[in-house]
Amino acid sequence: MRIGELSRATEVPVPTIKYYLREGLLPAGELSSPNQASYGERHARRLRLIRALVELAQVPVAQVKEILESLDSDDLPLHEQIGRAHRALTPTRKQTASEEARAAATTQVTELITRRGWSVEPEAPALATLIETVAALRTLGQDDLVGFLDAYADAVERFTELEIDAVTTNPTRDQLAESVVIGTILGETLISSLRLLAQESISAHRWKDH
Amino acid sequence: MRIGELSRATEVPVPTIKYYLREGLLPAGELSSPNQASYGERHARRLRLIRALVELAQVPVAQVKEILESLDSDDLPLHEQIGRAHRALTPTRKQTASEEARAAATTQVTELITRRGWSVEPEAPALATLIETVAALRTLGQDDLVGFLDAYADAVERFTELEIDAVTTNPTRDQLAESVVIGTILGETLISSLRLLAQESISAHRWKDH
DNA sequence: TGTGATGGATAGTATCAGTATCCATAAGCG
DNA sequence: CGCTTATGGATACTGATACTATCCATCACA
Repeated sequence: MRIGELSRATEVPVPTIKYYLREGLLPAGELSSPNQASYGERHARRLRLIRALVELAQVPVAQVKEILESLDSDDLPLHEQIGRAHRALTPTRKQTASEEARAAATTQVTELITRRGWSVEPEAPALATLIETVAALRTLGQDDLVGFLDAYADAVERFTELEIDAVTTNPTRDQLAESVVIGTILGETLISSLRLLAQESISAHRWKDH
Repeated sequence: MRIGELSRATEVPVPTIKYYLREGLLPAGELSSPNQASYGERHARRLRLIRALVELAQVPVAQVKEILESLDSDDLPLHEQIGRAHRALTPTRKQTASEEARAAATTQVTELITRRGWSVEPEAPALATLIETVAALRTLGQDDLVGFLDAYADAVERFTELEIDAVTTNPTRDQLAESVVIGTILGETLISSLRLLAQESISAHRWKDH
C-alpha cells in the first residue's frame, strides 16, 4: 500500500497521515526508494485505532502517542503496560480544591479503597482525580452524591470484572494488551453515552410535570 | 465583594474572572459607578462551578456557557433544561465508522433501547455517540466488549436511579437542576476514576505473572 | 493628594491538531 | 521517451481555545 491507498482505506486525509508519521504515532512505511514507502495492514489497523481514540474518545494526540508506546513495549509486564496507559489517560490536573476539602476527601477515598480491599498505588493518577472530584462535589454542596461513592464503586467493580474476563479470552499477549487499552478508553465513551441516555429516559418519566 | 476579593475567595486570577465575564459565563457585578462593581456569594458559587467544570471535568468554556444558560432558564421544563445540558455535553462528532458498520451498530443499539424500555428521542446526541462507539469497537475487533452492552446498561441504570433519587430530595427547582447538571458531569469524572482504580486493582491480581 | 485597585477594551501568547506548500524524485501510462 | 500524477520529507501556515498582558480613565481610601 502506498500512502494514498492507506488514506482511501481508512478515510484519513494524506496530510493527516503524514502528521501522525511526523509525530511518531504511526511507524514509517518500508522504504523501497528515498521517496517511496509501502504500508501494510498493520498500519491501517493502527491508524483506525488512532482515529477512534482521537475523534471518538477525544484523547489528545500526545497522549495517544504514549498509549501506543506502552502497547508496543511488550517487554514490559502486562500490568505495567496498563499502568502506563492509565497514566497517559489521566493528565495531572491543577489542584482545584482547598487544603481542608482535599484532606477530608482524601480520608474518605482512602477508607473507600480499604473497605473494598482494592490495591492501589498511592501515586495512581486516578486517585488524585477521584480525591479532587469528591472535594469539588462537597464544595459545590453536593454531599448527597458523595454518599453514593460505594454504590458507584459496586457498579464499577461489577462491570470491570466482566470486562477483564472478556478480555482475558484473547489468545496472545499483544492482543490482550490492545483489548485492555481499547476497552478502557472506548468503554468509557460507551458508559458515558449509556448514562446520558439512561438519565434522559428516567428524567423524562420522573419530571413530566415540572 | 470587589473583583479582587472574589479572586481571593475562589483562587481564580482576576484576569481569568474578567475573561469569564467577557465570555458571559459569569453575570456582571452590580455597578455602583462606571468603574466599580460588586459581586455577591452567587458569583463566588458560580465561579467555583465554572472552575470545577473547566478544570476537573475538562468541559470546554463554550459548552460551560451553554450549560449555565440552561441552568438559568428556569422558565423551561426541567426535562428540557437537562436535555440542553446534555446536548452541550455531547459535541456533534464527525462520523468515523463506515456505512455498514454504522448500520449494524444502529440496529443493535436500537434493540438495546427497546429491550430496556428506555424512551429516547432519536435525535439525542448521546445516541449518535453510542452508535459510533459500538461501530468503532466492532471495526477494531473488540466484539466481545460489545457483547457486554447489556451488562453496562444494567450497571448504568442502577446508579442513575440512585442519582436521580438523591437529587430529587433538593428543595427548590433551581437547586434540583443544578444538582442534576453537576451530578451528570462530575459524576462522570467520579465514575471514570473509580473505573481506572478498579481496573488497576483487578488487573494487578489477575496478571501478577505476565 | 497620591497610591493602588477597578472596569472595560484591545492585543498578545501558548498549545493543539491539523493543512498547505514546496521540492526533488519516482511510477504509471501512452 | 516524455508527461502527468503521486510520494516522502521538510517547513510554514492556519484556526480554535483559554487564557494573559497592557492600557487607561476613573475611583476608593489612607
